[in-house]
Amino acid sequence: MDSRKNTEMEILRAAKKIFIQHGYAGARMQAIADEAKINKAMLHYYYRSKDALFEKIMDGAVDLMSKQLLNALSGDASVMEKVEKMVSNYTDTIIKNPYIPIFILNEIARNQMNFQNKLQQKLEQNNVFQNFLLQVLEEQQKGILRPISVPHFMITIMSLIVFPHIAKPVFLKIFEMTDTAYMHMMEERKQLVMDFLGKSLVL
Amino acid sequence: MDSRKNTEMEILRAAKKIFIQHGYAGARMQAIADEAKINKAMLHYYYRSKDALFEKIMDGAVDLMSKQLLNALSGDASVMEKVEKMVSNYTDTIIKNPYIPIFILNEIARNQMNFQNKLQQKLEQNNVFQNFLLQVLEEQQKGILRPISVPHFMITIMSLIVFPHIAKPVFLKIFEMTDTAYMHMMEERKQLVMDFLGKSLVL
DNA sequence: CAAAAGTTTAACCACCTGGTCAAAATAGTT
DNA sequence: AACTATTTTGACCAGGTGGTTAAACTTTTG
Repeated sequence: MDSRKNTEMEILRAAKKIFIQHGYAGARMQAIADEAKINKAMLHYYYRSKDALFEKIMDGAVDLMSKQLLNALSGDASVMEKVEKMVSNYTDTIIKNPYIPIFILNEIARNQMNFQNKLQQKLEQNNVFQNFLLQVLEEQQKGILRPISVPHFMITIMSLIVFPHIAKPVFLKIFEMTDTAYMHMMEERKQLVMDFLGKSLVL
Repeated sequence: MDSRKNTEMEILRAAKKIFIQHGYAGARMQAIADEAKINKAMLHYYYRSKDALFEKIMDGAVDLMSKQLLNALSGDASVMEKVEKMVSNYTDTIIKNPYIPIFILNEIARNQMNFQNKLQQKLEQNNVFQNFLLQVLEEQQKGILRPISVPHFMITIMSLIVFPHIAKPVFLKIFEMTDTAYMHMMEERKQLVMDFLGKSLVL
């Protein structure tokens, strides 16, 4: 029983690694099996198909990211306090799980409808996200936040959080940085992004 | 002679479409041939291999983007004037060529070293980019710009420009927008981003 | 301990893939 | 019109791919 769990987890770890490197279409079941040090037929025994395996990992990513989002945005804090929590949570989560942005973007390209449905589903499980959007509007009406359309508001925040991770190899090269220095900069960025947003979004 | 050019271009158009939809590994030469309404062997006659075809398109993307960048950043204008030009140029270019961010990100995942080398090569063809980075430092020392590290400075700007295009399907769903409305918002964003950057980066 | 249940294996499969190649077709030149 | 050059075609290829299957092996159960 314990051994089964270990085998399942090992397959997931290996699959995640290979899918990250090669994308869904480029990932080979044999390569995943090799990485997990198992026989390829076992992939099908445990996860039935390549697609099922990928979906499992994808579900994990969407789950984790939406949880972080909803966790940050729920409760009675002010909008900017929630945004700060969101910046911090997302940055930490991505640093610990660097595969996630890449996965999500590949999935967007590969199977847009599927991803959209997954995401929508997660956001609709409760009213947290909708309430947050309404709260943004409310604080704009109260003169706390600048009257920027809500999509612009959210897109700006997400841009600043996520893109630096996605484009990491580009920036590593352009600025001739080490991986360590870049990750250090991502930590700094938590504060920097809040500073930026404070100046840009708050009246 | 004219006919040869047309066939080449038609193959490129078709290949771009299929590579966008499916990525490098998922794209099928037969599908490209079908899209171009030609015999599959012709792909090899004109472009020799799948890889060569992909590289051709990739080179075009890197070329176009680096040209836009260098064009915006060259000359005697102030940093923020150059940034404004960059925001505008990049936004227009991506709107006209929406495949580019997706391509570049796929290439980063697929073949990071190759991409980095291509980019480095383009940026090193002249001193424009380096001069711009020095100019940022200079204006910071003069008290015109806030003293933010140059990588943070550039990452912030690129994040605001590029990410909204990459994550378009996500935002389309979250905010239940039409494609047209989103593209309209991207136009608005030129001015909005400059507004944000003005508030945050300028003293 | 034997039987049942669960896991792993290696061989196999139909189909797909990027690419090859010689012949046919078309275009260009004299 | 004949010849040459270029383009297009369709058949073919070796190797790869995700998946299947029955047998062997291991673990669990009573």
